[in-house]
Amino acid sequence: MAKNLKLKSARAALDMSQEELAKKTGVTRQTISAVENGDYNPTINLCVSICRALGKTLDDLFWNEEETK
Amino acid sequence: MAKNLKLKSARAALDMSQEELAKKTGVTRQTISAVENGDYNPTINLCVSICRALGKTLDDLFWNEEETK
DNA sequence: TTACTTTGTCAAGTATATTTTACAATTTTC
DNA sequence: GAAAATTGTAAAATATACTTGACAAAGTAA
Repeated sequence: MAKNLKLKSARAALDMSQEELAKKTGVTRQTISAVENGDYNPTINLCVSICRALGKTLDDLFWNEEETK
Repeated sequence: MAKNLKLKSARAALDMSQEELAKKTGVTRQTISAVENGDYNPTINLCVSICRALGKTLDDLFWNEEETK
């Protein structure tokens, strides 16, 4: 799976560490790291929590228009 | 968790059965049923597959503006 | 009615998301 | 340069997404 650079840069834009985001979303820092690095396939609830913590929507962070497959 | 009526009606609008959608998304009919009924928390990859099969985006089917929490 | 399709649900199993603990590498700050 | 904070990663354990097989309830059509 590909890295999620949109997430990584949205977090950077708020000057928030992985650990801060992890606390706000109720998961572990390692989980946030794994999501950013595309190491796995998070649940929709986690994705929604991340979006709310960063002031973004699902389409902003987890939707890729190109990959039409 | 709440039922996903947006998904249910998007599927109905295409006159597609749960089984058809299941085949297109590569999961079981029971899984589609569970997602529609809010019985659990699907992965983002499954949500994206469902959106592509129905010609919708994540925000269309899996984002609720109200629940600001 | 009878046959057929669609949907809800349940129990038991498998696959994998997420946690915990831990350590090393890198970056930032002093 | 050293100290502190941030990040990548890995192994083992736990929680839960998803499958398989099956049955009943409801809807649609003959």
